[in-house]
Amino acid sequence: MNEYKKIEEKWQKRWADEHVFEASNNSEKPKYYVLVEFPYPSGSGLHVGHVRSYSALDSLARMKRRQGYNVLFPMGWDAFGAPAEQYAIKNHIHPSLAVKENIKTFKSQIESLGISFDWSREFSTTDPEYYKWTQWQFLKFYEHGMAYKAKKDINWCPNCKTGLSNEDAAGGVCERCGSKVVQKEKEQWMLRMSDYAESLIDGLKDTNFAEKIKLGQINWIGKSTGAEVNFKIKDTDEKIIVYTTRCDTLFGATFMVLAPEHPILEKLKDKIKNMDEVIKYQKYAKEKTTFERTELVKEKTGVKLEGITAINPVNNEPVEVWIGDYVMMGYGTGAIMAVPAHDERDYEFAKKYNIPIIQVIEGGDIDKEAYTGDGIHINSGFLDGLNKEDAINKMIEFLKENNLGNEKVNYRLQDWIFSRQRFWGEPIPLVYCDNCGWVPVKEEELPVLLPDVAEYEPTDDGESPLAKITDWVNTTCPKCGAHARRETDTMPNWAGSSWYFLRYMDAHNDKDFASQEALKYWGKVDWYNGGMEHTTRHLLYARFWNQFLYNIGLVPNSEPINTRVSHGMILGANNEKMSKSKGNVVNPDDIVNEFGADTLRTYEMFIGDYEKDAAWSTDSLKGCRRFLDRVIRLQNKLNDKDGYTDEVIVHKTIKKVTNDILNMKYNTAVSSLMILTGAYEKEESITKDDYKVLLSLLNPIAPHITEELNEQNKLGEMLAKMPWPTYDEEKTISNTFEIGVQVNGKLRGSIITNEGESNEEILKKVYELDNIKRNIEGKTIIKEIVIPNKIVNIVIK
RNA sequence: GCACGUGUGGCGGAAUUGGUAGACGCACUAGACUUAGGAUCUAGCGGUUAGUUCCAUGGGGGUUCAAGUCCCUCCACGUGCACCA
Repeated sequence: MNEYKKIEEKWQKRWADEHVFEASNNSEKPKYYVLVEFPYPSGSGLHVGHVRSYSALDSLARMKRRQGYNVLFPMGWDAFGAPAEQYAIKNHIHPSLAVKENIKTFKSQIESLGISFDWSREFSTTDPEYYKWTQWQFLKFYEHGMAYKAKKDINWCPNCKTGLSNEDAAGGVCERCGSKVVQKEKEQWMLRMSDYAESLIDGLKDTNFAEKIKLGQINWIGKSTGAEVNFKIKDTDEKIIVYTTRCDTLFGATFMVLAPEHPILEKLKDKIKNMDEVIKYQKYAKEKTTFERTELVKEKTGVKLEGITAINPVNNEPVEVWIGDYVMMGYGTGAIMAVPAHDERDYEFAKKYNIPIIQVIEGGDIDKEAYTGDGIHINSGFLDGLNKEDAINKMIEFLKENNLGNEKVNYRLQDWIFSRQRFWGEPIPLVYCDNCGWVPVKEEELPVLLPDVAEYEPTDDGESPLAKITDWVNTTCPKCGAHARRETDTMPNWAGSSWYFLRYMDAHNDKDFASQEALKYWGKVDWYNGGMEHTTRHLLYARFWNQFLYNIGLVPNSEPINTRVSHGMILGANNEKMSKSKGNVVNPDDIVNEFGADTLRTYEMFIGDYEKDAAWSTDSLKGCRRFLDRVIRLQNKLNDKDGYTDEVIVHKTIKKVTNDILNMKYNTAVSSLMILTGAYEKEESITKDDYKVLLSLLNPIAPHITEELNEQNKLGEMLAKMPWPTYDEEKTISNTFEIGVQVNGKLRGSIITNEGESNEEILKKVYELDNIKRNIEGKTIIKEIVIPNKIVNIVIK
């Protein structure tokens, strides 16, 4: 065991024994809530990527504590989900056992890094004491009509045998196993997340997320403003409602396209002459996965509904009606008006099936392609002569007045499919009674525990493994006492992580998910770090969940998080994502054992821009170890003097490190400490104050070795409890400057100037430089630019 | 296709927001100390030149006394969303 490791274990124990990092729920100090995403404790153990974000936020938490804040910096485990279940299936043991083991490993790994987590608030989403409240909150959704069961064509993973949310099936493949997702009709519990679309956009203004994170949220919600237009079907009472963002082109609508599964087809089936063909096409479309349907390269297909004609509401012209799989039932109304002259997709379709194309906006060459730009409207009756924006407004007025349609906002965000056909998740706490229908489990009966069995295989018919456990399924109705059956679906992995940050505020409360006092005291998460891959979905789910709790009066803020940051990945030395198969995985344990946790932490802070990916380099890591060794050696040159040997560099460094930690510029914080160390090395000897301030500033990054050096040299109390150094702005500025001297913008020399020196004095020095004399010889000086403390530029001709 | 990012030495990356480009570290070279060094110290380290000479921040153009930084344009790479009507 290396010397570093011994020291590290000593201090880890000391901090724990003295409860140094435990936050208080009633403190006079201002609060500060620092949060890192809790990990999924996988079997492969901690990744060096975890170390990066934990170290980074640890340095923030440690600094904030020393600046006088009551800091909450908790850690827990997001442990429901497929991997633990897969492991359980294979080995016929309960997933909770595997989870327990993995948590143990993860925790000891994190502890060996000396991260200042408040372990007194630790929990796992799989603890019954925790998921009781996840279930309780689900019942709140249910009580408020926000949870409902619906038969839906859902994304189905035939390999995992489970339903997936749209989010989990992005790209048409199962996020977990990569299998092709197919459509399957199933009853699913849904949360009315789409009701919150507008408020999820709106709430972003109350956050301090990075612009690109806000944008990710906005794009995912996918708001679009347009209009719904009613098209009557000739010789029937039926109408088809379409959604369009370009109602100004209505005069150019020559056909309509319905999604193949559009419900109106059923109503019109007697009138459709080619129903055989239609049914055949519907089958064809259904067999395809969403992914194949949305493949861009694919040629458009469709079937004309023979015998059906719609009427264009603005000019009463007949309009052909088609079905085509390029129209999705899940967006808008599942029907579009097609304007081939001004929409690329409609253009392609019209060309293929020889449907008339009418240009209604000037511009482009519609013999070749659709024109989608702005322009003057033509062939458009009362819109003629208007541009796009005016035409849209006028058309909406017209539609409203004539009862033909309305303005309409649409969102891509859909309701959250909340059912999973899995064993290892929170059971949905409802029972079905033949008399009473769905009935919530009584609050005092929560949590609905997962049964203790040994078979976890999902069934082929799409039921949860829980369905086979009849002892568990059979129960009595909480309302009427008759025989009833438990819901066997469980919640998605995202459920437990949607509110865990609230639980940390009052982690062991058995009366409530957290007391109102605790929720009020801690308020929002001040600083939340996580991976870029979670910035859209997890954040959206958590915000939705919290907004709902806010609306029913259970939490004090509608937005739960103030600042959100995300770290870049640590890649393998070959610049590729670390993976076992590529053999480029670095195990943090090995690094801690060989070089020490402080070295690893310092290196990962120094590795580069925190938000960007960075490749691992053991050579650079060694450089950081060398740096710490140099800091250790400095203790041999302490003298008996007081104060700082060089005030300017010390105050500058305090300022730099303080601001850099706040601004996530950890790499330059480390670099400025290296510079300070280098400056000390050049001195004959340094004072204890010099040394102490270096250790003090380095402490949030390399906490163990700095504590040890501080103690051994009797510099003062434990650094973790020592107030953070402050700087004096005036003392950060030196009173002499070496500034560059340019001639016509080209550097020709440099001079030393003093603070407050006049331009005349400066220029006098400039013209004494040989190289300046040489360069201006025989030329006319046009201008002399003197920027004090920065630069001099002589313009000549 | 749309949106957002990013392009700086051999490498990771700095640059007080328009003011001496390459901080800091790695790698490398030479030297010192040494039985030895993969320890430590000292010096050097973008290219080029006789030269503090000239050229250099993806390419081209522009604004300015001054551009890595601002504007226009093109190129390359990355990420997200994707037939969104």
